[in-house]
Amino acid sequence: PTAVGKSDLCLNLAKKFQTEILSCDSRQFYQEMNRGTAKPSSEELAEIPHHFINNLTIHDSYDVRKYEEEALALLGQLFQKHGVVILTGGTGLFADVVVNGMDAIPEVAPEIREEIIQEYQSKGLTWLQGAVEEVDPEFYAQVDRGNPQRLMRALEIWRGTGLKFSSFRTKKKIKRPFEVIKIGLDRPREELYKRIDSRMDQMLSEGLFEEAEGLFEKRELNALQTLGYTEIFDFLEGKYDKEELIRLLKRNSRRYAKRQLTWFRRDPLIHWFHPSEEREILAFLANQIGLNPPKVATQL
RNA sequence: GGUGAUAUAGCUCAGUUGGUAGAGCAUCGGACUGAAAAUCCGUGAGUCGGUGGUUCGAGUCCACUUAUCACCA
Repeated sequence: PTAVGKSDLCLNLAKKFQTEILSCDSRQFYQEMNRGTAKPSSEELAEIPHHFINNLTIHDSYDVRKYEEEALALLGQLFQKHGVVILTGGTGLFADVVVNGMDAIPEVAPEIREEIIQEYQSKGLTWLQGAVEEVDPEFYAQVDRGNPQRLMRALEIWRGTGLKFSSFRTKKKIKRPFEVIKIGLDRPREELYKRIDSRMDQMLSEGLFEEAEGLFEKRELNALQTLGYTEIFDFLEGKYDKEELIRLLKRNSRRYAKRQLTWFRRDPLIHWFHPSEEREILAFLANQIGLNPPKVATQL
């Protein structure tokens, strides 16, 4: 989860293994978003090569599939130089796609999605539900019906391909040409929340508010539909006062961490550690990879 | 010391003419296949400050009591 202490640990691991880091954090991609995304510092970035940080502009349109392609291509190169590469970040879906792949679903013209969004906004959720039920009853039976994004996705596939969204969803895992060892980091809830709260204070004192203010005109962009930024945009529109703003920033960050944990907890292959257990993590990794554990451990 | 007010869910409070309790916030759990820091679904909990009384029945009325706050000395 966010603020648990991923960056520090991964930096140390990367040094031990003399390798590079791939980020799978869907907001650290963007060059314009710095204060609110907890990117590694420029010193840290200089120390160890990081990928997928500052690789996009907020004006770029990007999605998981593109990330999958780029990450796999990059991994192909990195594995020629390194035996081990570190992938780290809190965007569960993106990490999952690198590890397990994703069903091949044809690309759909962006105009179709635009059109569906417009239609949904004027006709409402009931219309959307009816439309999906009609074209893809199998998917409709499984989907969370209150979730417009899911419903619109199914509809855009239907309109773009003439085939049911459910017909593409095999959920088969793709075998990658590398092995994956999953490490999960967690802390007692109270401890995590304290870190989240104080990190938000720190972000604000380092200029998050000013950064968001500067991006206000562009707030409709997808990249800026982001925790930490949207709350400030709403404040700037006069929806609440400063005290409430800070309360919401912290609360929503806590909720985000909870959602992340829900996502990761369901993966039985994750080995969980407290971030302070660096020695144990190294020993565990060395053992999994087949190195001599004591040798690695003594280098601490 | 005197007078008055308040005491109900973790917090702020509501509770109509007495029929064993609710709302917001917080919390907690879950979903997730091309928007994912997004989007959505669900949730528990209170010996109504304490004791006694009136009543078929009291958070609601009465007495005493404890705590807090305000004002007056």
